[in-house]
Amino acid sequence: MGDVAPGSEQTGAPRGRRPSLKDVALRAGVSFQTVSKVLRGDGNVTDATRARIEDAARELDYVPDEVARSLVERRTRSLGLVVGDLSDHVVARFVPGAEQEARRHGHALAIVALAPDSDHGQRSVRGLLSRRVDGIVAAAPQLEEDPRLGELLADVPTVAIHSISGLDIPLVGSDQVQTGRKATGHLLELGRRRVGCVTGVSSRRVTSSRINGWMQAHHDHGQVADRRTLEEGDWTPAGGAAAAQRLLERSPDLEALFVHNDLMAVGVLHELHRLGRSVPDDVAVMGCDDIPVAAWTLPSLSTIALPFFETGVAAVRLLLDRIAGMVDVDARVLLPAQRRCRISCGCGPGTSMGSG
Amino acid sequence: MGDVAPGSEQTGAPRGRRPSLKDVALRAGVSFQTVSKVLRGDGNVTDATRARIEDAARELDYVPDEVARSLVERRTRSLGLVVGDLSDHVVARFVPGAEQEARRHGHALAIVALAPDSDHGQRSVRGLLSRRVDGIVAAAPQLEEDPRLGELLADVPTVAIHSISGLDIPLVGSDQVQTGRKATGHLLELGRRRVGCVTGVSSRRVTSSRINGWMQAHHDHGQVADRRTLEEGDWTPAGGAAAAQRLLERSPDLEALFVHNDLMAVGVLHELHRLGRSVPDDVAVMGCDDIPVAAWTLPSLSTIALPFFETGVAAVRLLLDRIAGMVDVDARVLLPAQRRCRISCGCGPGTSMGSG
DNA sequence: TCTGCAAAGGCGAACGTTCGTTTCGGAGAC
DNA sequence: GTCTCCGAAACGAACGTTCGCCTTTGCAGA
Repeated sequence: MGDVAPGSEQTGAPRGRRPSLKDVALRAGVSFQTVSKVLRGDGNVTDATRARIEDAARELDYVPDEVARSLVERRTRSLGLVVGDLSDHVVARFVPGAEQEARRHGHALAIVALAPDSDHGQRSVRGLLSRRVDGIVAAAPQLEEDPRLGELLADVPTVAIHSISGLDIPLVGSDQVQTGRKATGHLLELGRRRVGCVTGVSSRRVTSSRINGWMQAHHDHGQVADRRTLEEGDWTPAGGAAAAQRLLERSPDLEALFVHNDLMAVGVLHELHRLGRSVPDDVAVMGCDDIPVAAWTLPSLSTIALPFFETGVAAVRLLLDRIAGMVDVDARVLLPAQRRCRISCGCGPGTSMGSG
Repeated sequence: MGDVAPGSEQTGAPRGRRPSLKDVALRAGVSFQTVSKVLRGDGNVTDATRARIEDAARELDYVPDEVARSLVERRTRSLGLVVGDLSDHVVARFVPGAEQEARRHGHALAIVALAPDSDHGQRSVRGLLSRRVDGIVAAAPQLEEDPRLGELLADVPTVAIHSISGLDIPLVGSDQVQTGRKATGHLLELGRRRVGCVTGVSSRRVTSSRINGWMQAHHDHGQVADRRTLEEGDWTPAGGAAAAQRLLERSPDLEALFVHNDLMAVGVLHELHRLGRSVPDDVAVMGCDDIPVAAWTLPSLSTIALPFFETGVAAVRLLLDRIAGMVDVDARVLLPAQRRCRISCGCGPGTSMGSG
């Protein structure tokens, strides 16, 4: 235990600091700019020099400093992901796709949630901006409403999975009207007469879109939807159960329910069991999302599977295209949702019947 | 639409570039270093100068460049989160706590998954290192095994929620032996004689720990666990159902099951229903995790609730302390798990009976 | 022997900060 | 009236890169 600087054999292995281009250069006997060239595969150098530089870099375990590089290149190769609530399972299932695609393109993904601060999450977004992210993916329902957040995103490339107040940006997602229409239409085709609906929270656009789909499906079958068979939930099983209870109390003759997400649908199944209504014989149920347990509820839940992962991938891809100036603010990417029939809709033997 | 540079009234509003200290300085009539001082609240300046600088900064909408700051301060105020699989619900529920705590301390959180590349995710970690994150939180079971990944983390402050091959680092988590013991013990206390176990994947430490807890609980009750009533699952409902089927075929007299996570437990409930065994009368079931649907399965699932969110918070807090040099590599943070009784364990009227 | 040219690599500047030191100017002490 | 001291602000250097231009060297051809 003397006071020998650890790890400094030969030239250039620095103490307590990561090796820089200069350290590599010193060891290879060239200027640091030449090292830079070579390491980026760019330079006109002799094979001998190249070899010496590459050896030196390897020996020192040189890793380029992205921070310094970002400063001069004026891009960070990092993207921001602004979410409303990371605990929300829709958001949580969207993240892996976004991360994978960002990584595939050599970009880092900085995730930040909008804190319900005094400033309504402006700090969160400002943090991303000061870090000079190259672009932002927004998945925060708050942004549908709060114009101050929209303003912050005005001068950084942004894409979102929902519209943003006062901002024209590229959007990615699924056609939620079709989602509602597909689910409801399936129930009506099976001959269910009165199809009620447990909705998501009413302020969200996805909710009104799915309600529209529910109404359109009725129209498609020459019926008119009865808005009294509509009951608002809060996306949770408890909210779903409560909504189902209110709904069946008011309209005991309901033969089917379209529930705006699977989590609520689980609560709905629970409540129907409690009320002694058999699923699907008395009441058929269709959910939305296709959560991992959907195939294993009692009875197993028929649902519309939404392409969360693919949406994440598409969002990042669109953002990178947007940054490259290859797409315009009015770009729209719509990903298909798929009906997955199990038991709860009562359409058959419990096999997936596909369809689009 | 002439060729007037947009947004350049008065001095200093730059075109296509964000305003820098120099721009603010120009407008306020001081040197840019003085602006730096003032904006960090640090300087000895007259009120008049301060006011001019603050006005200029506000008018230009100046946002400090974290990249440049990082370069000179040699810290990025950003943390890396290395995960194995973001789709894993354990990981997904851990992220929000980590994000919240990082944000609370003004740090960005860069999330990266370990791709099953040719290089087994070394690229992912290297990317984080080249971005000079101040520290890394690891939540990737792969790291338990792969020594090459451990090496990469050797010279950056790291904490993890599991041990890492060949690396002494601070750890955060819950006592998984106690988890298994608590769940199994509860079933044994209720008089269930033979308590089987559907385990997680056997290579994971959490699995062996919970099996140990299962055995210890038997020992606590003067019994000896029968390893033939142990069956491996894969953390999914399908795997849980299959394991339960195998288990009951081999040992039809099982009166209870301890299942290593709730997701598998959902599959187990499904399978028990299919086999015509009533829960909890014929077979009692305890899960682990407390997923959102646990309270709404049929019957509702008794489980050991793990503090995922708090683990995320604690991990980041510990990492920041570690970076500050305030804790040592042998630091351990153990967070309590809580038993939540519902119907499936058969212990009572279905109210939460707490306990720790 | 000289000219010219290409290849190899050096060099200075810039990116936007922070930090430590220097300069300036005015007020107070002698 | 000169010297000292102190507060206010300017200044220079550094962080680790990239980029474009310049210099040096070596060699072919006249």
